[in-house]
Amino acid sequence: MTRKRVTLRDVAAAAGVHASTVSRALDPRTRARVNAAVVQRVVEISERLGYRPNAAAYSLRTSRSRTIGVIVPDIENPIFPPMVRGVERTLLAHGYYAILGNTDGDQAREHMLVKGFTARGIDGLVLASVNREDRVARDAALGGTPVVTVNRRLDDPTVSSVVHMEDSGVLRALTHLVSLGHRRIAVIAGPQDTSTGAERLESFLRHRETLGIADDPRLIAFAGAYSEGEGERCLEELIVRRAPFTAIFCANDRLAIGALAALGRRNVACPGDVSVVGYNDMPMVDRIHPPLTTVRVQQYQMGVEAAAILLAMIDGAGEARHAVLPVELVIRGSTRALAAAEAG
Amino acid sequence: MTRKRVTLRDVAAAAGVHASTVSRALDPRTRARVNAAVVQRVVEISERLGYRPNAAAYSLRTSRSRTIGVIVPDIENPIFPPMVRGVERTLLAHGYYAILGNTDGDQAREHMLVKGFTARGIDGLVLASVNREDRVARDAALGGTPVVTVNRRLDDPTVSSVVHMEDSGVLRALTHLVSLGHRRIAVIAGPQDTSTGAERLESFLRHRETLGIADDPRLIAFAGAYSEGEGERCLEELIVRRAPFTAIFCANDRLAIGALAALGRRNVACPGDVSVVGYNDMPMVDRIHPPLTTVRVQQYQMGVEAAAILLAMIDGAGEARHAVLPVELVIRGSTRALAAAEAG
DNA sequence: CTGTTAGCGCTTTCAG
DNA sequence: CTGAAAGCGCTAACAG
Repeated sequence: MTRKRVTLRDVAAAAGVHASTVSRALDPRTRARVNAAVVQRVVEISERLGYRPNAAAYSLRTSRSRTIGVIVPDIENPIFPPMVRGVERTLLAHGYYAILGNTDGDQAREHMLVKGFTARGIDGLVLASVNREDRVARDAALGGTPVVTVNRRLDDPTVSSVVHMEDSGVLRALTHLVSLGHRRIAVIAGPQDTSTGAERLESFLRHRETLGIADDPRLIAFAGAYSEGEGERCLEELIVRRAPFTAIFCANDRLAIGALAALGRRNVACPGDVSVVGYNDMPMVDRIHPPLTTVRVQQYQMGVEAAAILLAMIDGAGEARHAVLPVELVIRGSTRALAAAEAG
Repeated sequence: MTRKRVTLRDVAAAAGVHASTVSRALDPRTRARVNAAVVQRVVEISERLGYRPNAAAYSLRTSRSRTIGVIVPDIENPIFPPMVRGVERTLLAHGYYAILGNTDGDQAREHMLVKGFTARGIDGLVLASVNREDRVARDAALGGTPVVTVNRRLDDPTVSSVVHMEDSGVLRALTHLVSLGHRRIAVIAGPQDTSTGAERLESFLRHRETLGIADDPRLIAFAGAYSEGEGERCLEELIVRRAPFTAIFCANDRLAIGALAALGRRNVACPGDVSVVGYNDMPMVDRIHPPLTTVRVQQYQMGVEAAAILLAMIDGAGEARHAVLPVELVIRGSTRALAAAEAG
């Protein structure tokens, strides 16, 4: 039952040629150098015998594994599966496979994973949601492993990345709120050691004056993590400060969901009393109550681009590359126009 | 910069011993056979040199890769990430890595993936959501690859599986509805070529009489897939048939979400006019409107168990093993008691 | 165009 | 307890 694996040698013997000829005949890159008739016979026989090249031998010999490591903080966080899917599909189309790791946002764990992956000779690394100064990512890149970060980027432009046009997203969200009459807009900012957290806040601050948004430090709360729990906590913090606001701009959807939950608990109606905007348009936020107005990013496409960049780097494109994808605003039920009387 | 990888030989040379001694000293299983002092020196030097064993060489030599393939229909379907996470974490604790593939429910794709994974010498396979007769799974298992299916199982008990107590889940859901006064309960059944679809329907039919639920074939609709779209379609089908019902039992949450959407479009209130029960308790269904009453399954734990079974099989536990996990009912806002006047 | 040779880095007999 | 030797299956020079 456990029929022995058929090797190159077996095919060679059956075809009456040498193993190296079989190797050449089966590799599209070297096939041209072999007699066409031989190629045909070899291909046929290898198929009949059910020959499957041994990846370990290939890898040992060439020190390429056709495997790339994909590291996310937590695949259970709904923003990652589409990205992973984009990576996986693109990779597969090129004969590469994805090996997956979760860090739980822990750098030590990330370090271990990268070490483990490197030991098994991965050809490259896709790192989702690194921090702005991510030693692990930097070291891997410095060590010669092709690396591309996705969703966020390092401050160091040496490492390839795929991210979104943060400024454009923030501007759209704010313009929307302002057009609805909101001026006292609170912000739940993301962790400032992440590129997204820092850039989104920076954009808010930059556009605040231009758009006529109230400049009040009491309206800015800082989340320590992109979690529902932090969203709730920040909302409480904003309320305790007693600076009135009619809308909240959240640095991501999970913070927004937390804020919504806390609002509900305090019997503050959304969008009746306060409008809420999220960021990411992660799955299901169109089905929650109220359906969330948010900035849509291209999770899947990010994965596709990341894989493409990685593949190019593996094929020797030395330079780091950076892709920046456009975003769009998705208006749903969590934002509404201020009645004239309410306008402040 | 691209410092050459340090090999066993390098460590051996530095330690003044033979490579095979280093190999023995570094392997916990054979370490006992080496002089303690030598072990210590070797370990120390290998650490100082930053020695990382070459996985390809190990794999070529032993034909074990410490890698297992995890195949899901679509990682973007929210029920899979927790399961994948459970597998990954358990595997990692044992020095194994997970390589991920998506099939989109396509058997041909599944076949390709399994072939690809097998070629790279995976030590085992976790297959999520196979059909009852899944050739690919059967063939892989027959071919000697340790296989465990998760979430669903084959009709063939030869292949290990981790599933839930379907009958218990269905009974809880129905008992809940009946206790609320519902007797005319419609069913949106899952695909019957899946174990979950078939078993949940079978349980419904079995308990229907005992519980005093109306026996009316017009109240059963069959979904062709576990998708929101099919949920919507089935709901329309049920309505068109003009057989009244006060509650709907859906074979999974996505069908329920679709049903909810279709209900909303027709201005039928849930739970006001009709109660809805889902199945799985997938992430976010507690935040939708109305929060979904559903049967909670242990996605994460399934992954953990699957990995454990697989590891045991790899270590030579010949027999197939089957784990069946308990479920619980989570009552939320989508179900409510029938007023006495409404009771049919 | 094809065969020969060597060796990737590791584990595992087999001697000693 | 340790060294020597062989070889897993493959590719990449190098001859011919």
